[in-house]
Amino acid sequence: MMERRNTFGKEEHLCGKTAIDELYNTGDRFFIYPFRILYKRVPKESVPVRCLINAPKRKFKHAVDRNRLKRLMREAYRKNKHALFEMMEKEEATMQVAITYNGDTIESQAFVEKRMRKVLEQIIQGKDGTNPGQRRQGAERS
RNA sequence: AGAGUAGGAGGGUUUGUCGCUGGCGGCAACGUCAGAGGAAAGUCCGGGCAACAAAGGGCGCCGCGCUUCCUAACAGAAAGUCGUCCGUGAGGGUGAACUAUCGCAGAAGAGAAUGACCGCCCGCCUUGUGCGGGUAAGGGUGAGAAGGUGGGGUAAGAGCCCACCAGUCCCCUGGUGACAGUGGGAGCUGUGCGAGUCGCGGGUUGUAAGAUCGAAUAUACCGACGCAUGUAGGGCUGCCCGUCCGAUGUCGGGGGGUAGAUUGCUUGAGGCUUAUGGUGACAUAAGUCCUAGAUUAAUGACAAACGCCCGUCCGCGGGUACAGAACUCGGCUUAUACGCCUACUCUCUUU
RNA sequence: GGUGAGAUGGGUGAGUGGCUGAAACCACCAGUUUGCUAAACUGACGUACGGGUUACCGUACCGGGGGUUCGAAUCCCCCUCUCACCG
Repeated sequence: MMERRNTFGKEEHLCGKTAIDELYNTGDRFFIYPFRILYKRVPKESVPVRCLINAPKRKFKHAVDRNRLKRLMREAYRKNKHALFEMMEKEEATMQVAITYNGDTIESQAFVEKRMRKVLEQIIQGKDGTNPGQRRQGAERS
């Protein structure tokens, strides 16, 4: 397999009001501090994964802080996304993901990146079907 | 030297790796150029621009209100005037059209504007906690009490008269003007707020305005085919005849228009330099420059070095603000580590 | 991005510049009633600082800071926070 570049261009951003509403209403969700994650499988599109990254105004009042958080998260995502990409290319489908920063303080780049790796692993495991029963129970509880 | 006042300009630089948005070139891979602020913020004012509304004028409503001046405009800026408060001072805060007419001023107080409670003076008698009248100098109340002080005058008093002082009005002088003056004249003189009057300005809503294109699904309307003796059903009628319309299906056309896309969208009352005019805000002329344009929303992450500031055991350690464009300009307000420049003030020391 | 509304005791919430520290309702506390409770009735009831032996008295506080006024919860300016509307 050829060497991959750690890009995160506009094609890979999730946008459009209807798509986002659909994801927030019907997607599966879980929490890994400091993130809240929603994800959903849809029929194949031009890219294997489309992602939305978000920081809430309720918790961070200043636009500077929100911008910084989103940049940290984008950086962590683009460096660690390849495992998920390979999986979705094999499955011939597209994954929509939304990641919201849910912490109360701004964490360091190293910490955010470590946690982002864990998030992506969790998504891959959940979709692999190795332990779907456990995951479904969790979804029903919430 | 220390403390301070006013104004002004800044508020990092370089390298490497991995990325983001836009322009240009390229079939593509990719290359190359550009990429946050003085407040981008609050949304407190004023414009441009756009849509809608609208004959013209008056009244009403809202905003502004010392003077001159600047500006596209403003509740902004510049230069001044007068009052008041703060500061030893350099300075700073705050206020200001007019008052003919009308209203209000709680509690306290006799009285808040046709003023008499105590007091003072006069008169009368029934001689006393009496009645009538005069009086705003004194007492007390209040934020404010019929301009203030002194003298004359008087029964006691009072701008009743005079001198000085404060204000108002008229004249003179100076100033474009607000206004000023050891100027001349007139006894003209309560305070605050509001209504009112005068002058100037204001149509409403905001780029999520608005314009163009436009899937999928449903479908107004039109045509063809199919069904049908033009059917079910409906209109004209009390009923029948007659006559007119005609659902449901398939295909095609088609308008409005949703998701979405494009546009509005960055060259503008633009910046910089010089000259001229002006105390100044600013204006005029010449030259020169093009400098973000996203839309679930780019301008970043990591590492290293250099600056700058603070501390220092001279090895080094710590700090490097406030804050992120969203149609766009002119202001105001608020936040801001840190030093820098100019003018000025006060205190101390030395000469 | 734009437009608008609001903040008053523990909660809800009135309040024309003047006897409003502040109405009213709920909660809390005490009492009456009851075998015990509930309901009902009666009363009391903010916080801080200072003074006083107790009873109590004084001053300040209506989101925060300035201003206007003799006097501000109320009028004006600035800041903080909360909520709503516009595709």
